[in-house]
Amino acid sequence: MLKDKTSISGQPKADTKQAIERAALSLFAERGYPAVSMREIAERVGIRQGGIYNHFASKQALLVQLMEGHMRALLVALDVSVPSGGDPRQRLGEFVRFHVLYHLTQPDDVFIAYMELRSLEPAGLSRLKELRRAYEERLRGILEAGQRLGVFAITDVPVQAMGLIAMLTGVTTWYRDGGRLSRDEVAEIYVTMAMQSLGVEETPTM
Amino acid sequence: MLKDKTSISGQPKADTKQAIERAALSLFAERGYPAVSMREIAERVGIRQGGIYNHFASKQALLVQLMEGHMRALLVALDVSVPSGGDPRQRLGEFVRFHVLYHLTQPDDVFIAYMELRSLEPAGLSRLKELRRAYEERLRGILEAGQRLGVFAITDVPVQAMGLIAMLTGVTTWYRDGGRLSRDEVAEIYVTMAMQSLGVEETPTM
Amino acid sequence: MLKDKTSISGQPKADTKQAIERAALSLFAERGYPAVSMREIAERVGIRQGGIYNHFASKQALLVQLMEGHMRALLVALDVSVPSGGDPRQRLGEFVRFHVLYHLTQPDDVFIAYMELRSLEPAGLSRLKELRRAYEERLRGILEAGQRLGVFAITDVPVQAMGLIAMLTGVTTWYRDGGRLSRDEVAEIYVTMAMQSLGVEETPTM
Amino acid sequence: MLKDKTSISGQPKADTKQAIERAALSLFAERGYPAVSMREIAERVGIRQGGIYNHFASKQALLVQLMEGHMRALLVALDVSVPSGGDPRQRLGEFVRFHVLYHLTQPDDVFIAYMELRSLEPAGLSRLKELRRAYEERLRGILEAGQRLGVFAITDVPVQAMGLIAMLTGVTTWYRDGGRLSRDEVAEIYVTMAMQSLGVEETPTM
DNA sequence: GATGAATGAGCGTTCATTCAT
DNA sequence: AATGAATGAACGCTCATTCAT
Repeated sequence: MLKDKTSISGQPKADTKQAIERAALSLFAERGYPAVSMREIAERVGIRQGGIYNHFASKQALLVQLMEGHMRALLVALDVSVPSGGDPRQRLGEFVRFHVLYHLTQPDDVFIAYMELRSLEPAGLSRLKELRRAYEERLRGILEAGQRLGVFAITDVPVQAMGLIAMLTGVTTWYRDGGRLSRDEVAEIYVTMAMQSLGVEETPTM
Repeated sequence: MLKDKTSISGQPKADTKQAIERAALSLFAERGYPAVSMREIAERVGIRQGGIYNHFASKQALLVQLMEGHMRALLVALDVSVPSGGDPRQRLGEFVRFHVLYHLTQPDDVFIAYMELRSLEPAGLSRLKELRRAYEERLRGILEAGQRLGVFAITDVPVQAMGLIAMLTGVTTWYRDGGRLSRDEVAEIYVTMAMQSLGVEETPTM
Repeated sequence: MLKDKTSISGQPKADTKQAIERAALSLFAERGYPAVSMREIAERVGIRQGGIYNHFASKQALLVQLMEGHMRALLVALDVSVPSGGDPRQRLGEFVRFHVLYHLTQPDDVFIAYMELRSLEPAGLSRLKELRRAYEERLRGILEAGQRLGVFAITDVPVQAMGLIAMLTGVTTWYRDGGRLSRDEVAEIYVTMAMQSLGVEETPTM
Repeated sequence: MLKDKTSISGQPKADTKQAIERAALSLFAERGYPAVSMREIAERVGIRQGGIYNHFASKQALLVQLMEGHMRALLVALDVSVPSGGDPRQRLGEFVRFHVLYHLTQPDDVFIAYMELRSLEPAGLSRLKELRRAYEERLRGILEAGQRLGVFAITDVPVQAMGLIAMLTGVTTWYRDGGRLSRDEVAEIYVTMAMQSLGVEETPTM
């Protein structure tokens, strides 16, 4: 089974649809969904305005596709990077590392998924909220497990979870590649901050 | 003869300009600057579209006024709530409390000031960036003081400052009045989280 | 009887009305009536938009006042410069000199009176057309007199009259003060051209 | 298979772009560029306002296209009607006839090209001025040739050229088809006037 | 006489979308 | 699949005008 649309003849089919998604992703992230026109997206792809409608039913459908695609990929990647079970401290470290690095790797997807919820019409909105909830649930699960085992000092799990996610996500607002710190160094700083915020003093060896 | 239009009853004359600012503030915060039309703002104020231009030269000027006004007020309020000098741990607590409560009190101003930077044209942008920098500088000053005195365990002051601000600001993304926790309780939770993230175990009595 | 509005106290009253006329005249001439806004006129005068309406009932009334005032002044000046009676060749020379010099002296009035007829609403238009006709009639009278006396070679008086006026008026499209020729020199060139176009070879001494 | 959209019947497909140009031409000529709205142009064409922008980038671009198109066509037609070389008196006659008849045939193009220079933004203005200069240059060439040969009595070639053009162009301000004189008769009157104004008494047989 | 604020209409332009080709 | 042309609605903004102060 072939992953892409390469035909047997080996002639690669112009994958306009993906090009549209890439263009829209970067433009939406940069300037926001309402500020981006279909014409701009088309121009970046190298087609005309109307051509987009051969691939997406509407601008809204394009947004939903981007957000839903991102969230599903994020959940899959999370489940790979942070398998269930094991020491909550280790799992928290993995979660923090995953979250920070994923956010630094795919900042556009992440930013859109958080910011453009308000641009969603009701149908798409409820699907997206559910996916976001599922992601946050993974962190709440880790915090609860650590609380049950007495390894985390947590005043309030839901608040702490939201606070942690906000803190971690904030990395995207200031980190720039090529600066003083590498992505991995930043991730480790955030791991330390997260651990400290939960009162963890020594992380078990991994 | 009174200079301003305040009548003897103290009832100020209908101040259209302020009403426009209030309407624009809430609409921009809710749906974003590009998604809000001058017509909508005018409608909410109860005037016609063109009337706005008696008070603001352009939609952009209105945005700049909102953002700059907010940032200047924020800096003044910060200097009142967190005077310079004193124990850095105490000042950090004051900063966190101030930041969280201010953000919960004026969530719209705060949100716009962070989110709509991308909607600013160059002239306004540079003024706003300077104001933001000045605010962040206050926190960096506290962290550096604590680091010098050895009361904070800080890997990297600028990163820690940005991480803290992002964490604190994140409170606006989930807190809703009337929920399980009061604003003050949430502020104290954030103070504790911030202290822990800096390795502070006991706060000095204030 | 005092000509201006200087009061007995000697305090000169700000003659806003005339200032408005002057500003409107130059702006209408430069860019055309529809392209000029009441705000621009007011700005040039140093008052606010609404202030104009203390002096003129409407933008249209302002235009009519300018055009009618100009045409009446033009007719008066013509009758002074080119009195009736006398040799048609001499009177033609006087007419040409008057027309060219008046057009070079008051190019804005002249231009508006010809160009902005189309901006007039019916009431003003018929009054202005009558005034224009009266002016052209003066030239036709001269041409007819010369034709009767056999001193002008004219194929068709009305055509010749319109052609002459168009030729003379055209001086405004190219003449600039400070150039190679003085106004008087240009006027004499036009006199010669006009004479030649009527087959006059020697002008009687004046 | 045919390259263009001309069907076998020869009936060309409804050419909206040309229809827009025609509508704009007549409206601009009638009321002036600033007084005409895109809505009016579209209405006359039978499309909606926005549809114009499929053919012209802006109202200004539409004006430039009209003016530039006219001037280029005028120059081509002139070079056909008045070939270089030959007796300057004959060429002058041809020029006058051409100018008058072209102006009576295409009065709208002509009027716009002279009147709406002030509505042009700088880029278009300089292109148009160059085209106008090229046209006037043709007449100056004829006058200079006649002056050199001693067949024209000219005080000043540039002034005479501008004066002649103004006189000839003025025909559009009064001539109406169906009046007492045919276009050709009017043209011959202007030829005679032009010749007389240059002191030419007998035109060589052509 | 002048102002500041308002209005209703209209401006040039752009928008997302449709559809015959 | 893509285009060119169209649409109807909306955009930010300016217009001439009015009027209470």
